[in-house]
Amino acid sequence: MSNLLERGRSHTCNDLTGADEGKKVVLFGWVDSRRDHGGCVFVDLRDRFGKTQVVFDPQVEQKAHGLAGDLRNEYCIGIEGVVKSRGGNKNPKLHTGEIEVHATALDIFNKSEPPPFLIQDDIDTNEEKRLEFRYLDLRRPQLQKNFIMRHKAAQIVRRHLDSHGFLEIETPFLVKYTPGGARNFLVPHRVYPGKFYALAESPQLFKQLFMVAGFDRYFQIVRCFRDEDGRLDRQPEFTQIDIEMSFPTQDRIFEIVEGLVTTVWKECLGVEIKKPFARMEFDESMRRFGNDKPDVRFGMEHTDLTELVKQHDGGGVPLFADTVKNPANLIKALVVPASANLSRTEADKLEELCKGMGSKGLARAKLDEAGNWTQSPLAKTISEGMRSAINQATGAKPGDLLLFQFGRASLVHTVMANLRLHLGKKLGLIRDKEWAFLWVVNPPLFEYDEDTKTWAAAHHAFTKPVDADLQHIETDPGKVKCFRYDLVLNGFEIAGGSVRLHDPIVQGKVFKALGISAEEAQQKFGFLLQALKYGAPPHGGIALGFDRLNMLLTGTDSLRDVVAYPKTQKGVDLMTDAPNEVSAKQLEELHVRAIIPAKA
RNA sequence: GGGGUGGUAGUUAAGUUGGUUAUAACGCCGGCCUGUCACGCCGGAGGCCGCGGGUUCAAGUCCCGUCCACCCCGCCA
Repeated sequence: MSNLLERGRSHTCNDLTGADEGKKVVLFGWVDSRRDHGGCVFVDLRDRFGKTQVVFDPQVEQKAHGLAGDLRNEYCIGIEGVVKSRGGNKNPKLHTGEIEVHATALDIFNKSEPPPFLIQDDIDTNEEKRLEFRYLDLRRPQLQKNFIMRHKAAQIVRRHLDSHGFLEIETPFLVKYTPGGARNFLVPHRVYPGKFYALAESPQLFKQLFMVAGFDRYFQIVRCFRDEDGRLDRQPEFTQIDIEMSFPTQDRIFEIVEGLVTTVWKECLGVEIKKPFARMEFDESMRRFGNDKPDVRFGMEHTDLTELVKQHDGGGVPLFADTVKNPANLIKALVVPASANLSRTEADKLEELCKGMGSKGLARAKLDEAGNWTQSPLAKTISEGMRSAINQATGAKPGDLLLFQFGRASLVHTVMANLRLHLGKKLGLIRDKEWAFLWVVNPPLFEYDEDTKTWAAAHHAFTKPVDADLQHIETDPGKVKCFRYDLVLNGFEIAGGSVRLHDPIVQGKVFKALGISAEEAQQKFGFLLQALKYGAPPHGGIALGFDRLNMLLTGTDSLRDVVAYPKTQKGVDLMTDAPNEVSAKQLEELHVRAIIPAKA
């Protein structure tokens, strides 16, 4: 060993250019590839900054060349050498391609077993292996780029919010369990038998109390915990940019967030996003797209046929006639253009997709040259009047295929929203270079729960209702809209928030509509209700999903590519094997007994 | 909890209507090679075909169950 570690590196593997010719340098890194010519040995040395070609030439240094023969991929080494121009033999693929380093010394810091997969981008490796050897996966340049970008975004967020007067203050993770919302992870307490903390699913109530405290503007880049099943864009622990401000209007909050997001996009990607962002009413989003996070980068919108079918008194289609008898039901259609040229088999596959989401099937009708319906059981009985009315309402043209869903509104929306997305991707309709930011605003304050036959808070119980709708709160709660908003980007919900209720009288009405008694409210949210009595300022805020933001920013198609140590869909960490069993003694200390369900 | 897709060498994949010794590429090991840059050439090793049952003369292939991963529904105020 020539003690290179003590001397320290002089440059990173992305630094050296023709201007450095003749310099004696020390580089540290990993062997990215080795090309042994028996005489010269070439090594591409990699660190997180880039790569540099190192040449071991026996005529330059016999000893180093001898050692270099033992090098293998992913050995961690240090080299000392002299920078030489490559003259006409440059490597345009490398930033350091003008030069190479002729090694005069080599230290092997650590050997490496052959890695289970190649440390290269664009290598398709199975997800399980990647997660098991996460530290090797993270060594790949693309993932390193993602986390460098994530770091940069976090710094921009801090700087931007700081410059707008927001204070970064931390809130507890170990909190009181409050009902409603996501399932919580629970933490048993050693000192208090039978009592538990919950891991915070968000700092929601604490940030509101900051406003009562007079901090005026707060933010935090904060971890949140929710015990729910995973998705492409959902992890059990995830990071929010949490924001709350006093004396807001909805527009003021939007301005802050738009400023923040456009700054991030500009500084991270060099992309100029137009402000203000587009806005859409929640109801309109549901009607046109079937969900509250529409990807508006393509058309293929839904047509709601419920009223039309009612007007035609079922139009000779018994299934439709039955559907519209129930006011909670819906009939929707979308048009697959003739150009898609969907085969019978492909349409059958779509039907299977629908069934997988709980739908009974997928009614279809193809338009012939005259606009008549073919290849459809609906065609046999439908009245000519309703058929042409549907053709007109949907804009369907000869050769187009109509797809229908009918039944319970929530199911129809879900199925049709996913069907639209599926077709959009499959048919290549999505304009994938576009950044489609969209505010979805004014959803209903309450949602009717079909199972329990009660009204529930659609967001949380502390969202401010639209003043003009307050008159309906007792008679028709479903009509009451509220100051809640989601920011949607390319079909992903990247932020959600609301203007809060700070008026105890209106708060009482909301609780009443939710069927929550004063005692119950006191027991569950007492500390917040109490706080609101001490001159709580009008306040409101928002939380941005920092992981999702990064997923879109880096153009990756999974949250796992921007979370350093992600968990599987079922919440397992394949690298550490968490969660794991603990000893009987530990359980006893926590006053907890494990009940393992018997396997059939 | 439900639907779908996948699981074959270290990795990525191929494997026909069930039929001899399960292929290939990369990686790995050995040898050769002084200008490669995903070096090249020659040779070699490497397999519980996820796991368990079943059908069959015969199963990677067919059937049933089960586990794991991914995508979706439910769930995510």
